[in-house]
Parts: sequence; structure tokens; C-alpha cells
Amino acid sequence: MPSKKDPKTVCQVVCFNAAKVSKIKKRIHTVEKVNAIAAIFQALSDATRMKIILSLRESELCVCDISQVLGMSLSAVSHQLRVLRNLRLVKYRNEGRMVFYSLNDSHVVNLIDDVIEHSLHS
Amino acid sequence: MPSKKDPKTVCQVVCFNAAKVSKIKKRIHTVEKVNAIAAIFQALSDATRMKIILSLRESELCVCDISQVLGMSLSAVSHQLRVLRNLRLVKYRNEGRMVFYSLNDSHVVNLIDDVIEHSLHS
DNA sequence: CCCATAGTTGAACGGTTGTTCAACTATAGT
DNA sequence: ACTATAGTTGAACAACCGTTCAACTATGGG
Repeated sequence: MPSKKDPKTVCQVVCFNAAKVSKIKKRIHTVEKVNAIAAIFQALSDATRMKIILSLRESELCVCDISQVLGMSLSAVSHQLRVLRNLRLVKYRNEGRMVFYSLNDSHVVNLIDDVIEHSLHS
Repeated sequence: MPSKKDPKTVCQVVCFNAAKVSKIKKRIHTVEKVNAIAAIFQALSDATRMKIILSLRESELCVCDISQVLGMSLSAVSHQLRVLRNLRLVKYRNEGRMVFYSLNDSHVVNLIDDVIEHSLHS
């Protein structure tokens, strides 16, 4: 029952720094938006969605154009666009039957550029 | 068989801008590191790993301390640390039986701060 | 030498997630 | 009004991912 004190599951008193732990525990808890943060990263964690964003960086595009660029079905693209829409990473604009998508702000591109830079020198 | 030209799967000529598409297609292909980029984002897309990084931002910690902070088993933490290690997001240092982890560079923290800022005003 | 403990690892299980398929909405042209 | 097409949506299936469990390595103390 007291799994908190079960050895091999959680380590014994010897190693852990109680003061440090409780301090950090509090700080982490303060950032309760951990899930919100992770959600943003998750939206960018899929190759398809990453390609969509890299495409939209170049130009505003209709769903059909995106599906052509990626070589994927309209449906698949539409599903992924929804994810990006829900997180307000992209915005859209109707024009007749077509829907044009574009990046919601340049913030995301900066993020991606930072990651590219990171993956370069590592 | 020619699913590329199958209506309802990929849109017809009317809507798509061939020049634009092929230009972007080439650009996207140039960035063939799409998977590498997505992998970095994926490492940060999990709440557990995000908490680990936020913890390590505060201080170097042994695995046991991290498991205390998160209230998770040593095994679960160790598995996630491996993901972060493989992507060189964290580094480690042995000291007797214990292993101390720390952030590999401040790059990651900047990324997270950017995302926090983004999720604030949106 | 032996035991306890910090940490790692592989297999397995359950939940999540991406794509496909089919059905649907809506707009444009005739 | 009818047909064709751009796009969305829900269900279903497969692949992926995080946690648990058990077995393992390795270090330190008696």
C-alpha cells in the first residue's frame, strides 16, 4: 500500500535531497501549464504537421495544394490541420469552395528555426 | 490504381497552383531533416519529460530526486531520461551508485520559454 | 563475500494517435 | 435543380508510446 516508500520503486532516504526536492516540487507545480506547454510541442512533433507548417511558412495554401505538396489525401491533411487550428497555430480563410490556410504568427517559425539550429550543432 | 488522380482523394486541377506546389515541394524536400526536427519536438511533447526538464532547469538532480519530484517510479523516470539522453537534451554524470542529470545546454530552456510566452497570449 | 540500494533494460499491457474509408456539407457551374 | 468538386468529420484499424513489472548490473558498506 505505501508504494511511496517501497524500495525499488522510489529510492530510499539516503540519496535524495529533501530540501531540494520540495523546493523544485513547488516550482514545478506552480507551472501547472505543463500540459499546455507539452500540447504545443506535441502539435509540432509529427512529421506531417511539421511539413504543413514548413509549407505554410513559404506561402498561404489551400488544403488541396497542401495535399499535393505532401502527397497525402485531403482527409489526412484536413485532420492534421484541425490539430493545428485547435492550438491556434494556423488560421484559415474561405474563398468560394476553397479554404486557404496560413500561419497564425511567426512565433512558431522562430521555434522551429531554433530547433533546426539545435539539431545542427549537436 | 492511380490514386494520385483519384478525385476525392487528391483534388482536381482547378484548385491547385502547380508552380507554387512544385516550388514548395522542393523546399520541403530540401529540409529533409523534417523527421529530426519533429523528433526534438516529440521529446518535449510529453508531460513527464517536460517536468523533468523543468526540474533540471532548477538544479542538477539524481534519478531518485527526479522520481521524488514527479512522484513516479525510478523505472518510468529512467525510461524517459533515456529519450532525453538520446536526443542530447540532457547529460549525466556518475557519482558512486548515483547518476546526476543536468540540461545539456540552455537552448532547450529558451525553447520552452518561447512556448510559454506563446501559450500566454493566445 | 554478501546484502542492500541506485539505476537500467526488455517485455507486455493499455491508451493514444495518424491514416484510411465512407458519408456528409457546401459552393460553383450548367 | 442537378452534378461535380473542396473540404470536413466520425468510425475503425494499425502503429506507436508511456507505464508497470521483473530481472538485471553495479557500487558501497558490513
